[in-house]
Amino acid sequence: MEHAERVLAAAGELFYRRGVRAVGMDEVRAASGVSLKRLYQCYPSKEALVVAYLERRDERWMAALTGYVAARPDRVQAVFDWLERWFGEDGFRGCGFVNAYGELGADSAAVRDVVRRHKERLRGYLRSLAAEAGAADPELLAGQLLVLVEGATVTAMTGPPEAATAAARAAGLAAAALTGAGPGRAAPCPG
Amino acid sequence: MEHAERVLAAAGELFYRRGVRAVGMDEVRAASGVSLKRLYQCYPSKEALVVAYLERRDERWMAALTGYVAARPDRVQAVFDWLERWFGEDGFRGCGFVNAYGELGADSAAVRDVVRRHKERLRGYLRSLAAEAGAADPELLAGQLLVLVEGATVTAMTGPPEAATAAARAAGLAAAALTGAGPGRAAPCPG
DNA sequence: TAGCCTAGAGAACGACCGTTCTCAACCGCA
DNA sequence: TGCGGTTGAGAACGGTCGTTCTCTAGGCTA
Repeated sequence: MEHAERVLAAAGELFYRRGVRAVGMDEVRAASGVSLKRLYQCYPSKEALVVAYLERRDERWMAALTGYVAARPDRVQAVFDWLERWFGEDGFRGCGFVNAYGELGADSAAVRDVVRRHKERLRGYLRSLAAEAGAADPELLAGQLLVLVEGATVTAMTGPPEAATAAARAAGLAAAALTGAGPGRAAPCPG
Repeated sequence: MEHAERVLAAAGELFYRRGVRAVGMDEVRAASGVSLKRLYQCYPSKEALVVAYLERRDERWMAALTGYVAARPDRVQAVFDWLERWFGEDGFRGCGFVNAYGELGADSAAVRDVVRRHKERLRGYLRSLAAEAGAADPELLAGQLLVLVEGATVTAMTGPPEAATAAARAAGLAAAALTGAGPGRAAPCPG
């Protein structure tokens, strides 16, 4: 529906930039241009809107990542190249799922579940990249890559802008070492 | 002062467990047993109380980490051993600084600054461990260890309990590979 | 034109927020 | 016993929250 999409676009922008609790439904109404009545017809509660926001973000974020990575030869490295670009975008404010979980995870089971689904989806994707790279233990490497992705994102969020690039690169170098060295990078065991 | 400490203890527990915005000043009053008037004498605003909470958390968290690590032979590995213990504690809910930043960082410069100070302190400590371990580039290794610590913490928070242990171990193994293999761990380049 | 349904604008509602104020009870001291 | 100063309990204040309700205007069918 036309209206639901406009609501979701406005809510997504506001929730990500300022946090869920900091944004009221009336602000979503004003930003979307949809009346409050219709807004509640599309999403019967704020929690439902937050869940829809996260589900939409999951789809778009994963699509952007996988789309970028698919076209690159060294796919594990491409993940961290993509992160570096993301960190540099205007309005970058870390992982929307982690932020939502920190705000609401203790209160809302629905939010907790959608965050976990997203993280499991990301882990599964990294597992496929690990297997493709010929890892001896793709499950372990996927877990390590997930830790690197999360850690780089948090570090990029909390630090000053120049730290964001450094975090992505440090994580990329670590990933290269763990996967057995990407092309053009220093091998972990020279000689 | 006696009262300020009781307020801070109650606020710290509540803010960490449920999030800053989810806890009202009246709840802090009730949990601390300090009257609202005195509470505002000790901390003239909620923001001041939040900053004090984070500063106290910085001191205690860093002291717990460094105290544990100092007594161990392999200090880099000890960081991740300590993380694993922390993740298993009752009421573990990720990094209080990251959560506070996600909730308030966009609104409160004071919160943003205290979070950054804490993360810089942690980075500096990891740099000293990296240098002690004989890293070729301690600054880079410190950045990588910071990414691993942050990533393990986020992964432990968002995932189910059993994932927390796995995240700490995966990060520890990654750290061992990056530092050139800790004792008793598999070397990254067998043979 | 008349009647009916829908939808939008925004007022209203009860709850709760951070913060301040009131007021009675209590303190050490004469 | 009387008294100024301090305290604690909690009411009060203005504001905002999520949600619901009212009321009006406008577009359909006849």
